[in-house]
Amino acid sequence: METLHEAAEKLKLLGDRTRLTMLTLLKDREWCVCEFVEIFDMSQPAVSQHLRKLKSQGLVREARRGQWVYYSLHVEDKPYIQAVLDAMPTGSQVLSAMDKEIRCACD
Amino acid sequence: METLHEAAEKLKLLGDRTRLTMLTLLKDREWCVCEFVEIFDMSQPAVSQHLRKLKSQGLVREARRGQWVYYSLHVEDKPYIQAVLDAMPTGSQVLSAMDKEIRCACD
DNA sequence: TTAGCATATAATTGAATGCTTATATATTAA
DNA sequence: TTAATATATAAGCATTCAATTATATGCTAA
Repeated sequence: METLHEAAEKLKLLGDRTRLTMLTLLKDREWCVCEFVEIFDMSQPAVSQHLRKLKSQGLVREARRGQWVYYSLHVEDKPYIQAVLDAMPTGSQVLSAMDKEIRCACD
Repeated sequence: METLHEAAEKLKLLGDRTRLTMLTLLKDREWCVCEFVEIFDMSQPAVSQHLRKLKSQGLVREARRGQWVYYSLHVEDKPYIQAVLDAMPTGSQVLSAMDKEIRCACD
């Protein structure tokens, strides 16, 4: 059983607007780093660092394909994280609210 | 519908070991401030400030009775917070792990 | 009213956090 | 090999945050 301390570490990651948005988008499909860079108004290293934190707590998985790195949600074994994400808006709702163009070569 | 930003604000509160423990204990019953002061290894103002944050996001409710102030959980209208707390250990598990004496005049 | 206890608020401080820019690494293609 | 693109890491900085001590407020009882 996970300790409260460990749970708090994971929840802390959800307590950031950017990371919560990333996880919400990841409900729909995997995303390439370069797509996130286009969507979020922040530098590529900032995006990369958020993803690293999510990976360090096992909330996402990373898969390199060619020069691109794709991240996918990995919360099947974390029911309460799943419950939180289920309660968030859909990925497309979030995306349309952001009103960003995504044009990467990654797809 | 709550925005991702608002949800992140609430989740940030859960992302702290002390506050997550407080909320977990509050699943069982209401607690007096003085009890929390005895349980947690921190000053009374620190406890008070954590409770104020939880109250500011509507996660707990406050009730003064005499010179004591009691806090109770208020998450019936926040299903994903409820889901998180349901996944945490029971209040008595947490309490016995803490191995603290509580002897306040508040009960 | 005064003293004593419980709680809240204010001010301060050190640590953690989220960003930035600069640089390193990895992959692809010429 | 070299250049270009994608991503990660390092270093630095500003802000946030969780604690502390000191003080204010609120209630009870003498």
